[in-house]
Amino acid sequence: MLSEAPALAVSTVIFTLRPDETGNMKLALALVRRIRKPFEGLWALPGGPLAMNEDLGDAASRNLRETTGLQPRYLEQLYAFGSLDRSPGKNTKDRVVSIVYWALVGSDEAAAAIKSENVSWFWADELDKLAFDHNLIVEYALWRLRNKLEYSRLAHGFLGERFTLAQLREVYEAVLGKELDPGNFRRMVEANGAVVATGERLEGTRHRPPQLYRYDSSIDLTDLGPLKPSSTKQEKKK
Amino acid sequence: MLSEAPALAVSTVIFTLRPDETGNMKLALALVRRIRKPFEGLWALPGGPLAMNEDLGDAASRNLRETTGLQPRYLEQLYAFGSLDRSPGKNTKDRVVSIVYWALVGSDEAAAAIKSENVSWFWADELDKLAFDHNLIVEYALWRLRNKLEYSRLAHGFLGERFTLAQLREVYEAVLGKELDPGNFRRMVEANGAVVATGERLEGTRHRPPQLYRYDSSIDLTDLGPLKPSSTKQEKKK
DNA sequence: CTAGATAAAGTCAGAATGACTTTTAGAAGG
DNA sequence: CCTTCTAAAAGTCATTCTGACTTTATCTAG
Repeated sequence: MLSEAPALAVSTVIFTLRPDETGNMKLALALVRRIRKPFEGLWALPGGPLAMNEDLGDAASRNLRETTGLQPRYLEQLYAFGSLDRSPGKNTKDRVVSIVYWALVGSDEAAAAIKSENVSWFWADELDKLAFDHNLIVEYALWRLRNKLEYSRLAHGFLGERFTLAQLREVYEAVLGKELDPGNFRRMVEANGAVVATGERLEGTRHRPPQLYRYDSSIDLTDLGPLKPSSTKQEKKK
Repeated sequence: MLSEAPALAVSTVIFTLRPDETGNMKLALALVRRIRKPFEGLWALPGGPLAMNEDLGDAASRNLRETTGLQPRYLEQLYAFGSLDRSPGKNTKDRVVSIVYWALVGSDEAAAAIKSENVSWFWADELDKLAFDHNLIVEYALWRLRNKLEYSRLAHGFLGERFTLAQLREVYEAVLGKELDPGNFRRMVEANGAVVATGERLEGTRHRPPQLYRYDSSIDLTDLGPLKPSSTKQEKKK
């Protein structure tokens, strides 16, 4: 009677933006080193079994908090992976179905994140072989990030409360991996209306001071359709 | 030790197009009546536990076959639903996480589908209260169908091997719930290239004979990104 | 006061889109 | 054979969207 059903786990792809050696923002993700078989020693996505009384999104948030000490600024379900050949063992007794979430954390906060022998950030486009099917999962997460996520969510996910259009554009360029025309980018942002000018300006630059914008959450809640983002609710501390 | 983890199930939202009393195509979906508590007597999405050695997509295909006797022409994972309050019972022991797929079946085949006291088609926009959170699931499936699915997949999912542009447009109009300009629709289809003219014509109409088109599968495999549609593989009979 | 830098606004051509008109190829019926 | 009816198929036109580019404005540094 025992283990008649596949086990259920929740994993999370945690993205952030970090400056590389030359100061350019690059996409990075958090991985943990496996300390047991199978794939002992290889890097893997953080995750674990789903607790009996825990929402799926809450489990993903917990993953995030336990491995990096951070709170997600954006969290969304990615996909459920359940192929028979995910784990290398011959017997299907070990079969695990993973419901994978992906999260964005602010690049300023990410700098203060937990980092250890067994938890580290990796550049998203320079990954070695990961444990299980996690390379495929990351590939899919990257694809979704680049193709299915509008810039306003990226803004909210990676940047702070207020930001300049240049910063927002830099985020977008880092994710898409190509340069964008500043003028056209401004036109698009202003037309869409999901980020709004605050009237304040960023002082101290060595050029004309740019205006500060902020994310207007009342606008673009229109990508999950009828699915309310219940899992992004604040986790009340104690 | 027993039932320390939530149970895992796979359910399927099965869409087809059927003509209503006036002959117009309308979107319908297959539901089964529950014959046990909770929600005994209410209608629900077909589904069941995931077998130990069964791929997720295969389980969805099996749902489909067992309830309607049909093969899916399109099958895609929709979402994993796992809220704590999905089942009404007070004790969390009964908790079930459902990985939901959605499928399209051809409207000609759907007419020959199994239909019984406990299995039936319902108009997608006239549903009563369903069991569990299945109203929400259907709502989300409908939203995805209308917003995230390009017409070429709809064509392939609902129509036969060959079809006229008028039929394709009718499918599109039924799904979107609004009329489309025939000329503009033609222009869009021809520009996109996912369906191609066969050179043959449909004879026997009382007007200029329309050309027959077919779906070109080599084109638009570009919506799931790195996820190959492995679950749509042919099920070899015996 | 000038140079350097980026913000911010403006220009322009080509592509895509929606509403609409015209022409064509069949069937049906006198 | 000829007219009528119907939908296919092709074409028109104005508007919007997009990418590439130019011009002007406003700050700091020296």
